[in-house]
Amino acid sequence: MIESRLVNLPESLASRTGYLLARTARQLSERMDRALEPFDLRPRHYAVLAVLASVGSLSQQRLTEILQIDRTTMVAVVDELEKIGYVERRRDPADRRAYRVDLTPEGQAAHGELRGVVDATQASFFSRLSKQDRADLQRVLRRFLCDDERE
Amino acid sequence: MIESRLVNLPESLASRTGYLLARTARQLSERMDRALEPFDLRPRHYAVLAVLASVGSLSQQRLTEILQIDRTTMVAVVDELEKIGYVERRRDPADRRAYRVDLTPEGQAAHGELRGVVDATQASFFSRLSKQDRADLQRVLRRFLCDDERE
DNA sequence: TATTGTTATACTCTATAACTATA
DNA sequence: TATAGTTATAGAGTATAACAATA
Repeated sequence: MIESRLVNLPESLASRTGYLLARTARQLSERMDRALEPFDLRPRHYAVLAVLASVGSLSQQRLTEILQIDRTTMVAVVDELEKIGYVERRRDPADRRAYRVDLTPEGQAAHGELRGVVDATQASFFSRLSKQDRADLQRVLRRFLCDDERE
Repeated sequence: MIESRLVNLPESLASRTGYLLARTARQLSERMDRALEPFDLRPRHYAVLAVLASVGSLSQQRLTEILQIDRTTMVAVVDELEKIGYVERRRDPADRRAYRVDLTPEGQAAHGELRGVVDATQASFFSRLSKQDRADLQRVLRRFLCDDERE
């Protein structure tokens, strides 16, 4: 499926917040994929860089918990980031089963550039909304995901 | 990956509306999958039933346009709905290349029951939000997807 | 020539199971 | 026994290409 010009969504779907959410998320995902394609990365690679940049070195296990990515998938993501020199694995001296995954200087620089791309893509994607609507969306989603320990 | 108790999302991700959107959509998708599992259906099957119930008989081509599902995927979805007797294909006399896909009486009954399941699942999923927040989310997403003809 | 529906196929994503090394 | 990381593998999901029937 290519793209997404909005065809007259029937009321039975337009009135379902869940359907709107799924559909919006899918459009955004396609946009982000395209925006990161020139860098041969996917959004999940950027997410790992962003977490490491803000939290510091972490085990793969901690990364899977924070990002909700399966550990077998995380192996591949870290492999790919390591191969292009953006992260490095070092054995944790305190627990030699685990790695400490950390950004390299190249990874820090890449994160800075990619952050610009990701932010610009997101801004462009949501630009059709008013400032107030964007703020509402951010507030509601954040409250939904963060003010809560349920399930 | 199993589930999703929210682990202290770093600010660098919590402040990105796009990331929050993607993550929320993924949680909802898992919930909907589980809710429809007892019926051996996926959300896309429900979406087809809902569109047919509200719009009436449509060609597969029109269904793909409305739901943004690839036409090769739509073949399988309609196959499965036809096999369990919820829809039927009839050649369109006005264009014999196309089918008219329509709900059977069994499909109409199933749609009614499934609508209850889907609505209850969605209500439960969003129940942690205030009424106002739910209304804001619905309003913003709908405006985003529907008040617009861009891309 | 273009379009609807179909099949075959390939590619990605993700999850499961089993392994290793450490704890 | 349990956990961190890994590998192999299998199952979905989705996309591409090619085809038949029809326009």
